[in-house]
Amino acid sequence: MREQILAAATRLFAAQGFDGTSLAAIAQSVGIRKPSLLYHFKSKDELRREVLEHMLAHWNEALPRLLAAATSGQDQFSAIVGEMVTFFTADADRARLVVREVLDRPDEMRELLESRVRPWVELVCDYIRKGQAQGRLHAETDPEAYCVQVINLVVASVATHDCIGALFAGGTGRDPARRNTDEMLRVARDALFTR
Amino acid sequence: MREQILAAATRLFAAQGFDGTSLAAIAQSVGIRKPSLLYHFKSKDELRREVLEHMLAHWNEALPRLLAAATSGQDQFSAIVGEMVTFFTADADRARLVVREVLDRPDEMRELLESRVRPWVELVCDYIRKGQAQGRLHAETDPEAYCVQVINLVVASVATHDCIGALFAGGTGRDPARRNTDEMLRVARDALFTR
DNA sequence: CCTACCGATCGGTAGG
DNA sequence: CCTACCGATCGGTAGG
Repeated sequence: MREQILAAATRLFAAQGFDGTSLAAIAQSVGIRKPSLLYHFKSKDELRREVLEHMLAHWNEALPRLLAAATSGQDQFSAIVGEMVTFFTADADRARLVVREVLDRPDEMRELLESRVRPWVELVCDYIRKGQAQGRLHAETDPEAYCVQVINLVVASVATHDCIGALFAGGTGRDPARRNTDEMLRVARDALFTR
Repeated sequence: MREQILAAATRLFAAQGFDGTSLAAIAQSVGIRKPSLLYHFKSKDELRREVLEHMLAHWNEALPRLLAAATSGQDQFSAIVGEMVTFFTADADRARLVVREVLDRPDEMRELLESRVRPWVELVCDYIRKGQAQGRLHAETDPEAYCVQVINLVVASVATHDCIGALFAGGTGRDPARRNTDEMLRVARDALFTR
């Protein structure tokens, strides 16, 4: 039951925001009453923190694959960005939650990004600097800033997924989401690799 | 007074979200009471729509510059993206509001994007296709999807401005926001132009 | 522009 | 896991 509540809260927080979601709505969507929910989670804010922690646990599961991708033989780039895309597209609520938390609680999110994302960014930056020294990667790339761009791109693409189709011409073409993902990978790649 | 209310509502909606901002808080920040605010705006939702319209009015003011940039002699690219960056960095609340509305009311935002942004995107796409025919721009670029990436990048960079510094190493270097903007322009440029 | 007030809903508690 | 209930706050109205 605790996990059903977590799942429902994740879905509703992602769709409607923390302030836009009442405890009664979460309870109803799992078939119980509000006081029963508060037996499993002491307060609404604790439920929010647990939702975040649950997502970070999945992030920690994905990290080994991410690091393996960063140190493997070749095409590390596609592997790393591919793992990021996989992580967020596997559950678009993850991207929406991150964006909402960044907007609603920037200070709290800064600390989380520093402790859970920045170490991995620095690893990728080391890889980029080595590639630059070898001439494989553009010398003018700012490694940290480049990583921020790619993260922005992946998270924003998934979070705004429902809206981006509005900027494409009539529905005769390929799946807009697929086109968008492909172009995102191309943009990130062409901005990094020399030719 | 009406404009003071609009300004306060814009700031608070951007910072705390629509559901996270009470009418009393908006009224207090301009030194009046809630019923007085409801004399100027019939309902909270009307106030929200007016805040959006106010931002779109500024967008319409910026469009001529954007279109002029798109059809000028050379370096159209830097001019267009520069105008977009100018528009959103001139008031970061614009980017935050757009992101919040996309998350909170995707259907409403789809219509807005179709009517107010897509025509301009199609113009830029025409420019890209001509450049591709001339060999100046990468043939493999998907014009519509590329525009979506650039918009995502600009809006997300400004909206998450307070948090991205957390992913940079210690404060010895240049201004993170400046580094981020420069890299964003470089990424967008290198993904478009042949060399 | 105000005071006074409305019903509804909020997060949370008591007690079983 | 429930019913019953709490004070606080919500958006909005009456009336001046």
